[in-house]
Amino acid sequence: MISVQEIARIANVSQSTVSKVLNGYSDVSQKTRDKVLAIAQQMGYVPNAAAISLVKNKSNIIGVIYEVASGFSNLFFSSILEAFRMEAEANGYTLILLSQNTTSQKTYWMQCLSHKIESVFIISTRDQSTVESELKNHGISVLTLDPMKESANLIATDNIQAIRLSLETLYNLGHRRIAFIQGSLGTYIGKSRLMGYLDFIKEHQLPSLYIPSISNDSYSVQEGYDTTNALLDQFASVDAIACCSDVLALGAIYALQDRKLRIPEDVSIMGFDDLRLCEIVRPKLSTIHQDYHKLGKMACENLLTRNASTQNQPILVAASVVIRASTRKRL
Amino acid sequence: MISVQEIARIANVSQSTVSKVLNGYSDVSQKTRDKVLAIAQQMGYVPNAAAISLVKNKSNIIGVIYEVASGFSNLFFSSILEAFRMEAEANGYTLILLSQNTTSQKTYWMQCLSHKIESVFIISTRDQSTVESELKNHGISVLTLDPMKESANLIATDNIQAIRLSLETLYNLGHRRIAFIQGSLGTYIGKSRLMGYLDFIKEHQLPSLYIPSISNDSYSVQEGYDTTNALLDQFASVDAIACCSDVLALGAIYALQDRKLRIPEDVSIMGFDDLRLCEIVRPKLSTIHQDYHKLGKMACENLLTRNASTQNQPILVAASVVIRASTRKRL
DNA sequence: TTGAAAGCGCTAACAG
DNA sequence: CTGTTAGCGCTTTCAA
Repeated sequence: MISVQEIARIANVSQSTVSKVLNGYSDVSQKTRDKVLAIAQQMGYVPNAAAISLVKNKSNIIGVIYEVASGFSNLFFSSILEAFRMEAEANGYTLILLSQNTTSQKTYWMQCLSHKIESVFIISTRDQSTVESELKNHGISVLTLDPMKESANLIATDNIQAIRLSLETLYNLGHRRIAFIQGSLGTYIGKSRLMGYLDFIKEHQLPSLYIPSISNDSYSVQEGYDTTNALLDQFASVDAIACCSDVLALGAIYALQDRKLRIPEDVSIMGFDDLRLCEIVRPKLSTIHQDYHKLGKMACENLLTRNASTQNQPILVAASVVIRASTRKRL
Repeated sequence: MISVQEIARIANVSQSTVSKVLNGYSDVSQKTRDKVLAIAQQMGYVPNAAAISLVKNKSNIIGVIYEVASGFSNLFFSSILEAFRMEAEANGYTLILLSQNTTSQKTYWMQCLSHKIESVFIISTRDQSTVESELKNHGISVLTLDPMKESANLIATDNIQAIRLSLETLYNLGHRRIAFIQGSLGTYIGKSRLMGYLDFIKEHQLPSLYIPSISNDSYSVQEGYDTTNALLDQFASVDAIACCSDVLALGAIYALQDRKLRIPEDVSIMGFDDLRLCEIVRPKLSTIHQDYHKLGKMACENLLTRNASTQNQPILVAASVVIRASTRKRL
């Protein structure tokens, strides 16, 4: 690999001149500039990232924490990561996948300090409780996607708006007895969505068709199935069901099918997430689409302008509705 | 952040002594060692990765190409990446997510040269055709997961063994008229699996129940549905169907259901991939499980011992069978 | 408009 | 066992 020094020697100029050309400084004659650029191009010059990082004390690297979590979420994590990566690249940043093994001694923050990483995007992590604060304590900016608890450093879909969208869709189809299958009530997401439901039915003076004592912590098919049965047992009739996830919705579909209820003729169903799942179930699932691209892009934009020490705002991204075959006008 | 120089000053020793202690060299007295280590520990010393990279001309960074591809495969990519990351960390390596935008000028290989990356793991990429050779031309070792074409630098499930396992399972359940739903015949994976089927039926003198003219290039539900209908139209009776993917198998399930055939009473079905899907369809899908953990781990182990210039062998990982509810003994 | 020189934090001969 | 010295590739004053 060729170095700045080499180019300087060949061009018969000093190292500093080459450096200036390469960095686009203006105080270099056009002639010199052209000569240097030509040589660099021709010799296939590639800057040494380590040398630059060392002298600038800055690496242009963003850390990403992306551990496999359980559940289906991996599907959209990769889309978010993709959008994040594109935005990072557009801003001249490279992504490092942080890794904190129990056997090795390296913690996330050590890797950050070692690589001069100032910002970390937490997509998913097993041990959410301490990671964020540990990083912040070392002066590192953090943004967490869909955290368990509310935080100033979160980025997420605007869950209240999103669930309202789901309910509005059903409402506008003429449904009035709209049941709700909540997610985990121990999480920020789950609580927000429930709040959205409660707000909505209150506003529109609809009956409250949900069972407060249930918390569907794993968002599983079985939970969706059981909750649906409980709803149908407890409430005389149900026009539609709004679910907190597509997987819960699938459980609802199975429960309805087992009771010989037709979807959407008898009951309309709305999912939430817009997983690939929606396209392959029968009937295809109407759902709430989270804007994965925007989530990733905004996460990056925001992280780069964030300051670890100042007060930050959570970032909420609007969702949209996708109508497929599991919903229809009330007869 | 504290530096080696600082520690040296405080400990009243030279920089090189500190360096030796930190790097575990033996030619340092226990006393000095203890003193230095204590200070480093207490002052929270973290080595500067850039400085080390610069002086050693080696970064201990592995590149990963992980772009969102279409299809369901994203589901297990993250598991493989996870295993890969753990193994990398155990060997003292960090992962960089390579990114090659059309707008920016930075190519994959430039990023590698810049960061002194010697090895790249290609999990998924949009433009598979040129990436591998471009990297290799720059002296970078490459390993590609499930490439489109056969190559010395591939890592994949042993597809022939895997599909044989699927067929053996059905055979041992007493099925003899075993149909096959192939995948894309334009890819290495698709061709291997078909070969596995042809070998097996020849060996066991079974009828060939597959339609050579079909290539299911997108591994979609619809393709599975259509192929199943074609099979049932063309062949008098079918005991079982071995599919090249879980999604194709789902299409087969729908087709059978629409023809009022029961699964597994009338027809047994084997999927391939062991996606989460298998657990949530009705009936739950028996399938071939790819060893994602081993794929990721071996990819890393192997990549680190690979040499870009020498001849390398493809890596094939054995699959296993998972029995759920879509298969049963022939009556 | 150009160049000389210093130095980022670290390692690696080599000499003592 | 310990220290001196040079230098990795680059940027950045500062002087010319």
